[in-house]
Amino acid sequence: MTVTIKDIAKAANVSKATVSYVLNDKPGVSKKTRQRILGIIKEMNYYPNVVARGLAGKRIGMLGLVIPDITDMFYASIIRGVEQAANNFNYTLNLCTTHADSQKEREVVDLFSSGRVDGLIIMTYHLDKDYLTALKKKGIPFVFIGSPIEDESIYTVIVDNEKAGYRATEYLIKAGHQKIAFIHGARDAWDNQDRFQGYCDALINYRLPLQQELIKSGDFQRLGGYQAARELLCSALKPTAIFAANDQMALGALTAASELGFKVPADLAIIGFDDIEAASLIEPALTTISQPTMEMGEKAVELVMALIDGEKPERRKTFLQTSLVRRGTA
Amino acid sequence: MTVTIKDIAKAANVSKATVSYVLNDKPGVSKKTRQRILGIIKEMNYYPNVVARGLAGKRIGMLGLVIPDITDMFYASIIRGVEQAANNFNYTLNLCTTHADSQKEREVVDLFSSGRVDGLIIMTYHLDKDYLTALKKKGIPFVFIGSPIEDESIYTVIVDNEKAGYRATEYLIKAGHQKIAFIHGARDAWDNQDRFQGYCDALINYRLPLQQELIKSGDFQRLGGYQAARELLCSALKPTAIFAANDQMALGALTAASELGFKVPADLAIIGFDDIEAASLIEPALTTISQPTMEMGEKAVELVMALIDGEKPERRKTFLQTSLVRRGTA
DNA sequence: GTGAAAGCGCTAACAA
DNA sequence: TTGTTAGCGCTTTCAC
Repeated sequence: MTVTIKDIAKAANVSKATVSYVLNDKPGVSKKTRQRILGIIKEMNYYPNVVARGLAGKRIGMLGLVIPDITDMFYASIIRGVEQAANNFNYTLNLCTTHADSQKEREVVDLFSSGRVDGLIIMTYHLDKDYLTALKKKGIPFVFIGSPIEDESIYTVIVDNEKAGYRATEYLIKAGHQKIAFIHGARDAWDNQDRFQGYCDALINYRLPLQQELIKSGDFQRLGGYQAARELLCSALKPTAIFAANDQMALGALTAASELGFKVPADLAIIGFDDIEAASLIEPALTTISQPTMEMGEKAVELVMALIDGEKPERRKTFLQTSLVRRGTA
Repeated sequence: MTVTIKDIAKAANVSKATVSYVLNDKPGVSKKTRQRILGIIKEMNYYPNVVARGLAGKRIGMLGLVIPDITDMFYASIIRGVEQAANNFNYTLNLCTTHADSQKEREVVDLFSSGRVDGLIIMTYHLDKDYLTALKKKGIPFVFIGSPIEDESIYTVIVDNEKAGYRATEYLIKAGHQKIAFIHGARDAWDNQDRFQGYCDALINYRLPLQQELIKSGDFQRLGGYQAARELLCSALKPTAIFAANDQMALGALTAASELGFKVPADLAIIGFDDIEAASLIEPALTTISQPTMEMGEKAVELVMALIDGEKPERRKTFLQTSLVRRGTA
């Protein structure tokens, strides 16, 4: 069948231990023996069984990755970052999607508590306390990405939504806009709130009035953005710029604007958030805030790997910077 | 530390074997003992170590998934199908992206030959013979999704691109179009060729002339589609319909049409292929061919699972049907 | 119906 | 420098 360490040992006339030393680059083996064994390994096409190694040693070389939905481009690009970084550590990924199903989330905790992975990277929106407690009890290292954890003891990689919201708004202000509308996503979503906070701060900082009539809700959906924009553009207080809490809504706003005969960006500037694929496909292409998804993945991996190594990094929250992608709408 | 089967055995005053029987729903344990052990397992919060189980038994409960790029929506949705289906078998996924790097592909084969997974699902474009031979030698069950395997002995889940191309073209013909253009993707890509073949067949079947001037190349890129469409629309033989080998090119064509003042679909019908997210976001929304990504994932999982179970399904190639999504452009 | 013991392939003390 | 040996946590004959 498959060739094992025993076969190599036999073929090389050494013990399994010696082969193991060679495999793991441990000292205590003469250069000659090492070379010889290495040769035999190549020749016999031997690959150590990671499962056995995992049982005997500690590491299994696998990171668990918990995400709500893989078809969400935002998550997909983070995964790409995670994957790349994990590979650098010679790790691979065990993927688990929860589809925002808390039952599933619970299952995942159990699943991963069976020695399958060395560490966990988790992206998820709703995090009940029990989930966290269970996770902590397992003793398996984990890091959250982009989630609003109250618990200060938890390692998190997160984007500074507030700052990004501030910058987007500031950008519009500096372009000369005075009547800047904001379209909310889900009102209670933490990221939406932070973005809104940034918007408010910018207005205040630049001594612009915060007007309720310029603040609408769009629910993070395209249609919501469309409707909110329609209301805005038909109102007495016609804004000259709209900052939507995400790209989908910005896209909706764009449709509304063109239907109502507003030229973008001449009559109306629009700025979104996320930089989804469609943002650059649309005409005119959407100016938006782009999140450093690759970097988020990388940082998260670095963190778990440190935790796996038994380190206890000082900083619990890692804030990453967004960037403003200037395109055609603002 | 963590509780093992030994602890359970001790607590229940039985042997490890008995606990194992209970865990695996094997006969030979009295109802009473079974109940008692089950109780203790719950109570002590015990989860069997899959790694150890993998070593001892055969299954590790993991499927390897090899894909070029997770941020490609097409693959992402297939993954979703795979994930769901795998979960039904109590399996999880070990994700590996190759980024179309054949070096990486080779590594992946090695990686998975180390007992990490029970089976493999592979999506990739370029498949050199060596890769396949190596894979076969490993003896690990594998299934390809949507790849052009010459090797008849290999299990593949694939979409009937030719038929889909035929249907798209037929749809345009039945809508009264006579001058139907085709925009090639990568000329040598198997899926592109199949789609083109379908286009040709439909024209021939409906006794329409196959005109070289109506056949352009777009390289599967948005810009390529744009340029190809411009050429077409500025040519003497102005087509009334365009069938693009993928959505990106169709989107480019759409831009070209609107720039040149063609009303879609009144002056020009456009049909794409893939049904990417942007297809439904654009205005007018793109009529296109949608691939049964979820189903592809499911079928592939069913196949590997059968192979893992030692079955040898008769049919090597599983053809899945596409569907025409009628929207605003044709 | 239940238990003892071997072994899966590897690592890591400890000996030699 | 190399070998011996005892596990890692589980499954699975084979006995009882």
